Amino acid sequence: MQDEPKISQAVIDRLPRYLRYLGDLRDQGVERISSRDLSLLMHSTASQIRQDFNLFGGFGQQGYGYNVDHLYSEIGRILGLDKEHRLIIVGAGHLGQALANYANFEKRGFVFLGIFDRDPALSGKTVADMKVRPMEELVGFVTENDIDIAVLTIPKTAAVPVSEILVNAGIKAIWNFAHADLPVPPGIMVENVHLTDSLMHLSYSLASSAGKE
Amino acid sequence: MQDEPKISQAVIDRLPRYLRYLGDLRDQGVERISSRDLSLLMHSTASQIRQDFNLFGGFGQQGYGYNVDHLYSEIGRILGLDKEHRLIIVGAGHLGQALANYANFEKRGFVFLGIFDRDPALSGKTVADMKVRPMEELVGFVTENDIDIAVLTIPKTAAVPVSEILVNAGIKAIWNFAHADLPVPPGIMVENVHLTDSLMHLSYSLASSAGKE
DNA sequence: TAGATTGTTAATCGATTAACAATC
DNA sequence: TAGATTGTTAATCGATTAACAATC
Repeated sequence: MQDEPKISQAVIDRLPRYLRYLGDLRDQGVERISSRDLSLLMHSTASQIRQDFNLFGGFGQQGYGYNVDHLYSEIGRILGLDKEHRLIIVGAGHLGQALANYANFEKRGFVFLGIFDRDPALSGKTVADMKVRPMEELVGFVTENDIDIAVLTIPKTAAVPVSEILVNAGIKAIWNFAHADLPVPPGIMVENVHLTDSLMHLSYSLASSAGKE
Repeated sequence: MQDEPKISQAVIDRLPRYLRYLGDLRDQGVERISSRDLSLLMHSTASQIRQDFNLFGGFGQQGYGYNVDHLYSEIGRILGLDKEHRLIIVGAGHLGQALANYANFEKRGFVFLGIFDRDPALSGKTVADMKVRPMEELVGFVTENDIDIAVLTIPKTAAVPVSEILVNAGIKAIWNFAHADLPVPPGIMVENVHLTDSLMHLSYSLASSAGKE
């Protein structure tokens, strides 16, 4: 890619939401949309929308607006959805199993190829058509199957050592549901989903709005 | 509470992480910590830490730093963790079941009291010691049991109508795992957990770092 | 062409960082 | 008291919004 200006976190956070609205519009048969109309729909501003899209090169046309189909696929491409991603799940507890069974990821090109657990009692059990494998097979599986993303659904105490094993095995990205910060080397991506933190956010809002009454 | 300056979203997002680090320090028997030492630990800045804490009134002491125990409980209080929160889960699929079974929420005062599903085949099944209830019982259950938070783990198509029912029933906050934006009246809090968006974030990073190589 | 709407520059706003006086 | 470290104000940085010339 060309020497793009650096894209801020805030912009990247908005991309999946753009994609969702554009997908809905496309499904409704809408062919084009102006930044203004999209801003009304998404409760954002036309200015921000144009700024955001222009960071990636400008997909619109003066006097016309944006072609929904084209914009949708461009944003999908920016988000890396044009490529297949190969995942494993580490931790076959309730959450690991729930994620394995969520079919929508597959539709977006995120393919689950294996699920692992340290508990021998789970070994051999089948989750979403995958046999649960023991941790001993982890490194070999990652290298042999060209896995790029590992999903971590294990207790926080195990998270750091397991992440180190994964990084050494050649994983490129970690989707981390464990309640811990993972110290990974530069170039390895970590996306945290801290559910407890998210829930605290709600209770903060409840507490502070109650105080205002 | 007094006329506090308005707290930005960015600050609130950092509070649960402060709480986590302070809890760990407390468990390690650390009694006090300076903003500088905490910043080194958390890879943030001392300045930001002091700014953040001072928004809520300043919990430190010059020349000493912050008392870990005291700071921990103050932040817990700010986050509303000193109160019990009463929750129901709507949608008893894999994700709903996984959340119901996650014991750590309960430790923080988030108590699950009921789980609902529109699928009659699930009715009567037991999830985390709760009988799955039919949607017909939803409104009555919310009012009778003084529920404040509803967890939405249902398909996106059902999310908006169900959220309206919940709001009418008197719910105060929605923890939304459905892939839709919920149009709720002012005063009702929505915290979105859009897992697909989070995963796209990872694939964006993978795609853009691959482009740089 | 005239009207619409983008792409882009400039102005504003807010959040982070730096600095330092207050004070334990 | 002297040293340490906060609380808080000021400076900087970055992100959002406004404005408008370019152009379809």
